[in-house]
Amino acid sequence: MELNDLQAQRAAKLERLRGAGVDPFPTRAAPTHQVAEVLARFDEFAAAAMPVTIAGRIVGARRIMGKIAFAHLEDGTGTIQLWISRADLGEVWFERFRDELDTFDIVQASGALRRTKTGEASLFVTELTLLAKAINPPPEKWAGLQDVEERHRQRYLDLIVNHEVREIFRARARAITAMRRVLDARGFLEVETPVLQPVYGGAAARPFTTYHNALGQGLYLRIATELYLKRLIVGGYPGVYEIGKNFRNEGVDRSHNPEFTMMECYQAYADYTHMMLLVEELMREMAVAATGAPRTRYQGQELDFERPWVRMTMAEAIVERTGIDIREVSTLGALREAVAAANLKLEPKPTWGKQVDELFSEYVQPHLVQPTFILDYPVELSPLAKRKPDDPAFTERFEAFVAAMEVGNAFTELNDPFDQEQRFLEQGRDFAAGDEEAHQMDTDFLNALLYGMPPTGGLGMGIDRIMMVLADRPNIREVILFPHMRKREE
RNA sequence: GGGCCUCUAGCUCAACGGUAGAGCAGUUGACUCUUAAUCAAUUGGUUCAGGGUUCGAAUCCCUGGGGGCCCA
Repeated sequence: MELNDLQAQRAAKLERLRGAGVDPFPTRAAPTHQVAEVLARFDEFAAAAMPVTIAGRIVGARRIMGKIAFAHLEDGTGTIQLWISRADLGEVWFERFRDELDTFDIVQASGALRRTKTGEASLFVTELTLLAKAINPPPEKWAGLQDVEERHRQRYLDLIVNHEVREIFRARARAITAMRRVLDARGFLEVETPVLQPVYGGAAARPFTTYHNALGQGLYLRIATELYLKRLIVGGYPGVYEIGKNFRNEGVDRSHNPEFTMMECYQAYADYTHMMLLVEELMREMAVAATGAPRTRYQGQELDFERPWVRMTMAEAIVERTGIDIREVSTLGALREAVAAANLKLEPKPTWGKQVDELFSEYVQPHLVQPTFILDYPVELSPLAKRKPDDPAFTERFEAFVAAMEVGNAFTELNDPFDQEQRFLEQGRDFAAGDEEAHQMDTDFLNALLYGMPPTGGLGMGIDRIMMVLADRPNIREVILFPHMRKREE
């Protein structure tokens, strides 16, 4: 390891401590309390002269003034001031604190609780030991660590110094716990399905590929859990869900990370209208768990997660924003003429369905700030969703939008194996025509459907994007602990 | 994939064609109630990398790399 000057100074201190018989990385710690508890019961403990031992990181500057010194110790539950005097601690450890310990070192401190002259709750230290020497120095005392790249590459440091970042991931955990609580209460069974899949499916995306050496077999990292979860509905579970990582071999931007966390759930004998109710309940409970309230702010706009959400069909939404009725222009040519006649700027797409999707994304989605369901997508865009009984060109599918981001996607699941086979074949033609996101044929999934899958409602929700909204962060990297970063030259 | 911006000490930032600097951190010293402690002194640089222009480049140009924003 090559050490810079500041690291070398700290390493030299470490060696001096070793030379004096002090283990800079002892095996065990023995705190009796956490800082949060000490602070919560400070006056009680102080009155009882309760001996307290805490363990944590020295943060902020050490303030050394001759024969006494001050420092702050932080243990992940809170921060408390240490009052250190030569008289109480003894000459040897007082001088070690002054000469060999640094900000960021991890220590254990014992003593009694008292307030200082200025009233600050403090631990008056009678015993101090080193638990782990920090060789890396802290960033700037007030500005802290600002550089976004360094914050993400060294998330550990980001978490040490930026406590609001710690809170984001606590809120994330609370939201996911709330999600599980809702699903468990409704009788869904939490399951785990393969990440390594011989056939990928369940979404329109390009996969990562890998290889199993012993089997001599190529495999894909899953892009969705859908087709395995539906096999479990065939298997007889009335409801299943999975929360886990999906992997999509696509670009990285502020709302896309190549690996991301998705919840998918499937409920037998339900349809997409049930899934809308479920989304409303899940989002409300997640908002409350993460932020404390069902109304939150995202980038200056208030979002209201109380039901009911706005519902409109995709066709209605597009008419409202563009004047074009996709139910009446049902060929690619007619649609393009209508777009041209309406003077709309739109990138040309190869199929009617993709063109509709483009029109929607460009002219409708940016307006979907308040929680909104968009219903009834074209069948071309929805190879796993059941057709509408009264309009087979469209499917019983909705997407959930919040803050102009898609956060959920749900269908009444296609359970007709013959229709499903035809959809796969159409996808195969699209793939041959150059659509790299087209669905693969999955004969084992078709075999499962041939045993009969009950009418089923299914739902997927993107947890990272939901957390962007709930944590009020416009970049997905701020809500993923270790976001994907390009490898840096060594 | 395209456009724009950006990369300087451990960190936060100056210097914008003419001696690479400040603050914080660090180091040395003083100091028994500080809390952005104070006071005095002080160390620290492959200016992302490589090439070019120039008497002279952190600065201008080119290529490459990392990051950010916008667009696709």
